[in-house]
Amino acid sequence: MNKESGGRRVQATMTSLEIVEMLRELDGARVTELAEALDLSPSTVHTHLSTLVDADYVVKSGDIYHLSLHFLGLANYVRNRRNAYAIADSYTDQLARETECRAVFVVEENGRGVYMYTYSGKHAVWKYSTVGKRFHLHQTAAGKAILSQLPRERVIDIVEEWGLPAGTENTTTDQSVLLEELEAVEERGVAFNDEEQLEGVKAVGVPVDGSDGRVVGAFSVASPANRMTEDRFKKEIPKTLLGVANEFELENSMS
Amino acid sequence: MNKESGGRRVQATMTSLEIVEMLRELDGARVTELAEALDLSPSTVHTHLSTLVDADYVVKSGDIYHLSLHFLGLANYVRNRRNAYAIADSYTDQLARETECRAVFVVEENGRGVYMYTYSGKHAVWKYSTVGKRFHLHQTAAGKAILSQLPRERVIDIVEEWGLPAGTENTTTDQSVLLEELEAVEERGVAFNDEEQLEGVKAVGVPVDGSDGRVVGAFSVASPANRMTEDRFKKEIPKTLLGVANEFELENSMS
DNA sequence: CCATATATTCGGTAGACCCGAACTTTATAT
DNA sequence: ATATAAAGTTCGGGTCTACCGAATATATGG
Repeated sequence: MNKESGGRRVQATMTSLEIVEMLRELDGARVTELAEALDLSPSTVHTHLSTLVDADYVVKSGDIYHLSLHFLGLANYVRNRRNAYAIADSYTDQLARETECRAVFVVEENGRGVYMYTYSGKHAVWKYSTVGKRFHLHQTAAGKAILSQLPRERVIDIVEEWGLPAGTENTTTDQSVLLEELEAVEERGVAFNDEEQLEGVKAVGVPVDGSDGRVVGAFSVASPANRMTEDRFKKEIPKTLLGVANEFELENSMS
Repeated sequence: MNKESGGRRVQATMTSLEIVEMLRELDGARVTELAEALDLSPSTVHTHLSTLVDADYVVKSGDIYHLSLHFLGLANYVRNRRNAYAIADSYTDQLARETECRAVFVVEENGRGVYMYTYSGKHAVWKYSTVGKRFHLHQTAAGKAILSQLPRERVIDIVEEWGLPAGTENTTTDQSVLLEELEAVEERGVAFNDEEQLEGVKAVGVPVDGSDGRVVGAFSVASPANRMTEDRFKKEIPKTLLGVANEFELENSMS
């Protein structure tokens, strides 16, 4: 009874949101383009666009329509909705600086991971490019860190909903193996990703809990495998991460 | 022919978007709450919410509905849509560190300013709280910096659309005075805000132009008036800002 | 200046949105 | 435990509207 269960939907809203997504995908578009891409009449698209422009979700320059900066405000809201999310930002940055690796803070939503903050140690090239992107929890260090803190029945629900697709040949694709791994993660307090999501990328993750004991998210630090010595991977980075997680939980508990 | 001109709108989309805005305003809500707040029947609200949940714009936990992290992805897209926006981030951060003040990067959309990045020099308290917020261009240093780079007829259009409301008794509320001021700003390359938006807050702003010569946005640095000496306000901060704007334009032109 | 393509407006109808009522579930109090 | 209430959810039906297609306006290039 999970996905798209029974009830009714508002067709017009779905159309408008499809236009929004298509505007992102096409990086701005004209009426006709959208009409063709979505198999709608231009007049229909035009009416939807006018509505979205009025509501400030879309801007029109010439005949090209683009998503507006209104989404910045909405994103800012969802990011700061929980105090824990707000303070995670600077810790992620700190992690990236200390380790000189890519550091991220991720949370779980609907059984999947979402990148909330991403910082790179050195050059800020693809600094923000993955913010908001979703990923499979079982493929990453941060994801497994989060899973380790969830009730096992919830983990099983998530596996049933999203499956255990492989990212590389190292990905854990068996449920019982995953569950055993999560026990180990819970024990250690640290999760590892040994080229399980992407070839050549290793990562370490730690969960962070709220004052109610429930997991809020996870930090992780990733690096190209060839720049990551075994000692750094298994000792040094985990230690840094656990330290930051502790600081975070302390600050978070004081509010 | 500007605001809500003639044409038709999609009523259902407007309703869905009102629900989205209301979810932000109420910081999450139940069906009945929304129905009362928007004067709709609970069944109608329920159908809209189901649609939004399916589309991943809203999440449901228990009987409470919240905006989802999907907006992070959309915001990330609009932020990185223009390369200039993407690289402005680290310069804003740098400004905040160098000046130990609050530094922001803003752009213009539909005749108003939008905060795109905001950093505080010291403690990260309300670090992100204004991202995405809109403001009147004539009341701020960054806003006037942007206006100074726009064709004067465009400025007049903007004034006609949004007026010149006062934020404090120092706000420029007369169009011809504003236009004169913009000439001075263009000459100097720097704009000042002498407690014109908020009592007790001074700021300095500089515009940044794209390689096509059109303004992309503006940086500004703000500080409590009593911590800002005349020399810092009129000399030191402007110099820092102009330097950063130059670096920015250089990097931006190489892509 | 004409030809072409696209944006926008507008009439009419098929169909969907909205309400209200019935039903289900969850919470509270006796 | 049971009753009572309140909220969430489903579903039928009527009205309104979202959609299309054609006509008109606007922009582009030959």
